[in-house]
Amino acid sequence: MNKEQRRPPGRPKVNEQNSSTRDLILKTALELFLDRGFPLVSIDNIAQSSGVTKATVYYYFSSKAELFTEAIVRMMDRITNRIQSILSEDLPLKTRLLKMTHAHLKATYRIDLDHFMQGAGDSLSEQQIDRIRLAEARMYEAVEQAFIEAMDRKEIPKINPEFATQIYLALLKVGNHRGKDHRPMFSSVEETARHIICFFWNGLVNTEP
Amino acid sequence: MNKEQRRPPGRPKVNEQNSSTRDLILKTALELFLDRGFPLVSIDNIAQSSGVTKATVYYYFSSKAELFTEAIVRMMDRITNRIQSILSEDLPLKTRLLKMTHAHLKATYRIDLDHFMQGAGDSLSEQQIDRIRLAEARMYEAVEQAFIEAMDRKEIPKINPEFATQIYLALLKVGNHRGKDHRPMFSSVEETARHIICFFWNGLVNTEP
Amino acid sequence: MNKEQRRPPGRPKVNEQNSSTRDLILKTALELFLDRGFPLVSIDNIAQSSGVTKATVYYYFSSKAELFTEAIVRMMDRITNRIQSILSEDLPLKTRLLKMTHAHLKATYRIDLDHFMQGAGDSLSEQQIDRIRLAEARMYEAVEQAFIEAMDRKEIPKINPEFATQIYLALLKVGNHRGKDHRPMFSSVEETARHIICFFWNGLVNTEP
Amino acid sequence: MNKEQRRPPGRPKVNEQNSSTRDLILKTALELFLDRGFPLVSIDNIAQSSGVTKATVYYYFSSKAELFTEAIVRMMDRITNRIQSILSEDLPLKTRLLKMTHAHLKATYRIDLDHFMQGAGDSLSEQQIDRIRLAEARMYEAVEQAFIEAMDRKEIPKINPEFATQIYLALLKVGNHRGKDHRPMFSSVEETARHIICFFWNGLVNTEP
DNA sequence: AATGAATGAGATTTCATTCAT
DNA sequence: TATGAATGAAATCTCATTCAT
Repeated sequence: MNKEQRRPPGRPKVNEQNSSTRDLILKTALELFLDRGFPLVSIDNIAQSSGVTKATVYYYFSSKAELFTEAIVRMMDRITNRIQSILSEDLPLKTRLLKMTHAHLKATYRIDLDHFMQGAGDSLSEQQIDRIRLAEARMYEAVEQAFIEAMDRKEIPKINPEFATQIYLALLKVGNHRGKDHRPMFSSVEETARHIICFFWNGLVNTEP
Repeated sequence: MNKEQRRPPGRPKVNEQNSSTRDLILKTALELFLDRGFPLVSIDNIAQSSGVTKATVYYYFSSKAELFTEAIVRMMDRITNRIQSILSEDLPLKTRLLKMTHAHLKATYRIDLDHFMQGAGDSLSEQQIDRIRLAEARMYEAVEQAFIEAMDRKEIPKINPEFATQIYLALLKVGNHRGKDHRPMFSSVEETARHIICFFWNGLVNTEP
Repeated sequence: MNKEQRRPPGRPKVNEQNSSTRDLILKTALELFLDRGFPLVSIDNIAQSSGVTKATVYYYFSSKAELFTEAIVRMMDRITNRIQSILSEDLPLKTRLLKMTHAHLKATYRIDLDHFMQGAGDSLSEQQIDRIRLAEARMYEAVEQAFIEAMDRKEIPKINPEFATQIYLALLKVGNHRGKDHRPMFSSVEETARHIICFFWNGLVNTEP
Repeated sequence: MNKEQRRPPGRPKVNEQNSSTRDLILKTALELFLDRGFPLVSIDNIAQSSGVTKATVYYYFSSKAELFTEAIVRMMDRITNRIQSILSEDLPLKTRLLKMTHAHLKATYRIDLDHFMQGAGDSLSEQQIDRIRLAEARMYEAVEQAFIEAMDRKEIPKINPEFATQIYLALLKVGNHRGKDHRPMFSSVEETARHIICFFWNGLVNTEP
């Protein structure tokens, strides 16, 4: 009767600290995976960059594939959130796309999906691939939905929304292109975004294949 | 290990016989590299798929990086030739682009340049990277040149030709996109090409960023 | 990871509660060790099967070797008790052996001593090995003693009692043999026991090498 | 026309040398596996004991499981041959068994089949297990056949031959038993063999369960 | 021209063990 | 009493590369 307030047994989850190590590993891993691709990142690389040992990585993640999956899905979910947040503002579609393009060009991450899936495929389980594909689909849908609504509101003409989405994403990547001398094509991120959206919008509104 | 090489009928030309093994290896290697990317293709894979031994591969190519470089540069040169051949015909630019798009969508190879450079970078020497970058640049220039000439001929308005080229190549890739159910977005290669060029052309001719 | 421990009804006796976890671990460990042998059982396996964490196992046992030793010695002691109980009954030796054989064939545990010592040896300290060897010897002696007494009583002719014991134990193991189709050699445990004892008894009583 | 005698291309298989390395590894591996059991022998152990590198072991055997299988099956086949050779002599069964027992007790290898299968099971493929089981069955059959023929010739009474075989093999193992002081039970191999066969023969000929 | 043998370095993964709480 | 976090050492396996023939 006197044990009113029992402390849970065991070492308390040092909540911040705890999630810190796991998150640190995830963060480091994501950077490396994005930079070099799945096969060229070793667990040792991740561990060293995170300042822990290999075994610690395996304490948190059961395999390299699992760590990869978790890192990628997390990133995609974050991107999806950002996309949804921008696209749900009460502004003309063109303005929202411009904002989004602008935001994307400044971010470090790239949406080169198959880019790093290349090389990982063989190592991932069906289930892991599914998890990634699902996160990928959510990203796409966030954009696709914006086009569908804009069509409903007659803001743009009817067009295959999947096509529009893929085109838009492809153009986004162009923004990061560097020429032979490694210099960007336009002088500022703003200008690049404007050119891309201008090009995209023209293609979108004048449709008669 | 299984040497299923069928010898062509007739007396073999000695020097072609000679180059035959080398070419066979190059061809096999290219396929594998395109399919899986540099790090996931082992010399053993290439040797086995070619029906020779690892040591034979090393007889012809001094390293994996060298073999990779040679294979990629060769492919790019072939593509460059094809591009130039199509683009140098005496037809309106839009028609030539349509033909080229059509041809590209039917070909097996993809121009996902960075795609497989990803993962190879660390292993290639500066010189090898340069050779590839040069071949890549030649490919781009073939397209870029067409835009420049079209601008000179006032067929299209003035625009950053590098930008136009990258946009065009990005749109090309969209043609190969498959949705969740792994089906293409349009019912035929022809229709896909038409949509892409239509979109591209609209963006191209109405330019006021 | 899944803590499916159901608490028994009623107020738990504190000191039994105490020994409960320890015993649970010992019991689980024994099963696993018998099943897979020392090297193929990990502390994690034991912990998980017991519904506790690795650290808890280490709270009760200072090392894997110690846990192994304790589990094995316990089992042997239990077997020794059972043997002594059967062999000390007031019946002809042959009858007692038959009963014991019968009991052994129905029990799950096996007396394949070296069987699991194999693989453990390197990891055990001298002292731990001694403890096990001692328990093993006690088991043997229980049987050996029965032979010695039977010889004293002229129930069987003079014979090296150690030899007789080992022969008997070897024959016991034959009872568990399964043929190619995984079926036993005789239709019932009773029949198997009878065959074994018959064979053994014949060898025992007609001795003139 | 002048190439009457063409030497095969490539480095010739240095026939003895070649098979020497492979055989050396097999031989070393067998010793270690018999001594410590599958899980406690590392490829490094085998490589070092063979005076080659780990990679060389993998050059000849695709996996630890494969090496194990090959080594065990080889040994069993050798034993089978020896058994058949002894048992097919034109002598009374008892004499032949005595010879065989004698030979077995002097040999280093033991027929503790399940002994090392224990611990290997999880790592072997179905196919590999089958190969071993088959070799094991061949060994048993060689003995079983001798009993069947002896029964046909009325040399011994009718008895379940599988039972007889397993009993015999079990008794063989007893011959290797060492007591607490690590000394054998009898003073010489000959005497041990005589005791075992005497015991076995008595059990065999007086059968009425 | 082509090969079989051999290797060193490094990849992923497992596991007994420690320690602060 | 029981635990979550972390680790060092070792195990299995891969692969680009060399070399004598």
